[in-house]
Amino acid sequence: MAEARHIAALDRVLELVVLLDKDMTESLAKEGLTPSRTTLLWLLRSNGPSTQRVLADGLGVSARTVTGLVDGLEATGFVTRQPHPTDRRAILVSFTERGAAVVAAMEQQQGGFADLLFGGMPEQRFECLYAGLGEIVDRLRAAGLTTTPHEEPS
Amino acid sequence: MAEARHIAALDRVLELVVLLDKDMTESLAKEGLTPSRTTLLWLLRSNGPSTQRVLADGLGVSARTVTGLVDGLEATGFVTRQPHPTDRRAILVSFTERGAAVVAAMEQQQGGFADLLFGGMPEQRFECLYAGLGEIVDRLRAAGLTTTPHEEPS
DNA sequence: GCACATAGTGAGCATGCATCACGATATCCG
DNA sequence: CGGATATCGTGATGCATGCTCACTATGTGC
Repeated sequence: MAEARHIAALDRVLELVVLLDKDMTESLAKEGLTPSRTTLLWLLRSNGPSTQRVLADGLGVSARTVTGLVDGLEATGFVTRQPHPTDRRAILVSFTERGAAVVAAMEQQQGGFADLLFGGMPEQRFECLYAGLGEIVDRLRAAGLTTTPHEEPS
Repeated sequence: MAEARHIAALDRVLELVVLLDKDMTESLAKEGLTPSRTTLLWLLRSNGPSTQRVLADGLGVSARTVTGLVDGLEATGFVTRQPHPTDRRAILVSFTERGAAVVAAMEQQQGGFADLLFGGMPEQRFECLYAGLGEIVDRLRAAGLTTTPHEEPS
């Protein structure tokens, strides 16, 4: 039922996904950061010091995975583990100075990326693109909520 | 230098990447297909029977990786290996009936996805979104070409 | 015909992610 | 208070993906 031009648009989106994935991964690979570790740092920037549980939920991965990621980030001196002040089961992960510095660099880089994608774009086109992106993100989010019942007809 | 609204737009794009990645992966995980294997099948659909070398270049991975992927797809009966008619070093990978069937199902699914994202969108908005996507994909591709010299200042 | 390039594979390694089992706490409720 | 239960982090283990290096078998060019 899908119209051909919708398929073509989807192809563009998918290509965007591929390119962006590659480009972001590459530019962040410096500093000894792997993609997941980078995502964790980014999340930590938004949330402030967090327990590993919170990080796991935020990243959409298992708690066990976060243990490994934090292990790595701790080894390279980007974050520290501290006991949670009120919950002795939990651990608070927070930035070291070095971690904060690298996140600042990442913000810088993100700005450069935004410029690359949108810099100098005519006002009208940007507005329309921005609105369109918002719409498809909303549609995806709405659809995602109903995708949960994973039925498997053999 | 980056304007705040450009950053906001980039955030939308990144969220799109995350959501799409998750959604596509989930819907394709059925049938015992992993993401890479799925991508390989998709490439095979575009290219027709191909040598593993061609698949490796198309996927952007090493030849060795393709060996493993084809191993898996062959084991589950989606593709077959056949000797190349003129080059005895090479192997031609092509669909089995089952492989062709699953790719047809994937096309169906892709159509559904395109509908989800763009179905019923006002003509004008769609056009503008489509053009905007094209532009940022082009910009990314252009930028990607110059990213090759990977320097690593210690 | 010999040097060199290319196709595919075995071996071995790293990362990212999952589940299962488990110890240490926290919390709830009788 | 005290036991059942839930939650936080982690050890063990396994799978998927991807890499490099070394190697065989084959094509190609001079």
